[in-house]
Amino acid sequence: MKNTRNTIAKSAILELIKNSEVALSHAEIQKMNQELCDRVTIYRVLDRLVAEDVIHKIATPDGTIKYAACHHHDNHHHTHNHVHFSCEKCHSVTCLDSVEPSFNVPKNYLVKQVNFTLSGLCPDCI
Amino acid sequence: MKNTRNTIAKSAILELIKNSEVALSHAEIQKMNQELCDRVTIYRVLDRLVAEDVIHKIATPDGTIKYAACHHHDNHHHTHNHVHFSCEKCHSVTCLDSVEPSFNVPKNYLVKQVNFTLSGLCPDCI
DNA sequence: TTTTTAAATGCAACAAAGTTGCGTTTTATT
DNA sequence: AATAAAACGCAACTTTGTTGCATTTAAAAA
Ligand SMILES: [Mn+2]
Ligand SMILES: [Mn+2]
Ligand SMILES: [Zn+2]
Ligand SMILES: [Zn+2]
Repeated sequence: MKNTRNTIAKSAILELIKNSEVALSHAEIQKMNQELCDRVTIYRVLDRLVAEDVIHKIATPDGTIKYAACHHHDNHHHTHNHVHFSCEKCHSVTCLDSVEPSFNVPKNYLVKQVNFTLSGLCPDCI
Repeated sequence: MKNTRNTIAKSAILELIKNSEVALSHAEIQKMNQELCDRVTIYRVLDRLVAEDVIHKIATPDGTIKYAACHHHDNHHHTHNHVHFSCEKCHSVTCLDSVEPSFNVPKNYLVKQVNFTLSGLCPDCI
């Protein structure tokens, strides 16, 4: 992988994501960031953090992309095959690391990743 | 529900979606349609077809929204809780109606819909 | 069939989201 | 301290999605 550097913007954005209970979108990060760095830099930092496997992308049912910190259970390879919950009302997106769905892998398809999202009402909105 | 009408644009767009093996995005429909109707009309027709429960939306892992025809198994209520497959290479999105995942619904959450997407390589790209 | 009414459309204008190129700044190695 | 390239800001651009409004059109009513 290409050499990456630690910058103020990168650290700040990663902290925002790590400290957040819910996954954050680019727009949300931008609002929380305001004067820290340019809009474009946020896009580039997010891409870098994803490439470095420090955060992961979550596509919500309405097509919004959100970002959440990865929880490395062991030191080596980890997957993002856990379930996410997207609240219809407050639009929060949460990782449900404990929920592990089971399914039959269809023949003729090579499954590399799974992206499971439940939607409805979160505990705060129920 | 509000009265809806059958128009040339609506019929044509629905045919495109019904005849397609894979789910289609707004952009793809627009290209296939070219001179049939305005860009904005496509957005409005898609919204209408979703509201009428004739097609359903699928959010792909990269945030693109695609549309696929609903398969009503019985005459009455039906769900969209089946799995979708998104190909990394050709970006095709397919409904895998037969795959039925099982999982434990987390406490304190009210689950209304599930959106399960597998990604990797489709049979054509394997 | 003709009239009527509201749904649907096209168009223009706008807003939001994401991308690209490039000159400048900054990180981290030498 | 000097160096190299990663990262940045900024401007310009493309793509995607939304809104208002005058006009057209589908379908119900007369
Ligand atoms: Mn997650
Ligand atoms: Mn489907
Ligand atoms: Zn909520
Ligand atoms: Zn494919």
